[in-house]
Amino acid sequence: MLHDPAQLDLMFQALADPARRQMVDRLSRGPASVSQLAEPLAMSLSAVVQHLNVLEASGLVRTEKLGRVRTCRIEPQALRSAEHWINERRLAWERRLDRLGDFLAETKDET
Amino acid sequence: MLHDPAQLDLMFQALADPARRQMVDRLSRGPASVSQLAEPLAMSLSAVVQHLNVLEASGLVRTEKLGRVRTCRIEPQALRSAEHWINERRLAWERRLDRLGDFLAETKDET
DNA sequence: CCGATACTGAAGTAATTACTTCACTATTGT
DNA sequence: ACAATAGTGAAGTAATTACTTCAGTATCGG
Repeated sequence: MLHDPAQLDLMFQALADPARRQMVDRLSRGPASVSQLAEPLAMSLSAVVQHLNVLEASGLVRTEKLGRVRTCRIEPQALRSAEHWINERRLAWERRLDRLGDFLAETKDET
Repeated sequence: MLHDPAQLDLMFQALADPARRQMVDRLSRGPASVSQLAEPLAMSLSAVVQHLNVLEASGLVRTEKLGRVRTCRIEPQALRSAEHWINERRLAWERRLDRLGDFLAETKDET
């Protein structure tokens, strides 16, 4: 379920918005309430809650409500799987280049 | 210019679409022409070209036209910087957890 | 030169997104 | 009890997105 393409879709979609990345950035420095997340952002609380719902639906952020404050924290596993998707593709490309380099070096030797 | 926030924005935006990720995936296995990229996708060539333009504007893909075929290839540096953004946030969170763990362990010792 | 191939570009459209405001429901502190 | 705080939910709207079709333009192969 970690590399579920639908989940990956939601995660990259979630990361596509600068406000949401700013929220993730804030959360990477520790848990925060909704208002704390909202504070540096030039938009209504309501808008922030909507962004937060996107982040939560993507699995990148987990939240928990105690009394009237909702505390948000990062889900590192989810970040890891987005990271992993990119990494796999990049490595595939780079391995390919290496093999190509080897091949060219070999055929050069043979001349 | 590699960690330019505007560029990062374009990259995550580009990766947010499943068709575009499929194109990146294909390119990770080697260069391809526009038609080759289009072949597995259930959409018009025109739509593929539009996606390709998004990918190119984001810096994730570089293309080069020879004669009538446009050859597309991945730009690993760009992939690396998206990867890096995620990685930094995840590590910040995990280091924080470690320090918290150390702190809790220490205060336990002191009781 | 001529038909097929490989795109390219413009226009239009339906769906989605990123907000807004406003009205509302808990909780908490005094 | 009451005011302030913290967040929720529903509309509404403007902009953007992901396509479509159609009408091109080069280039290539014979």
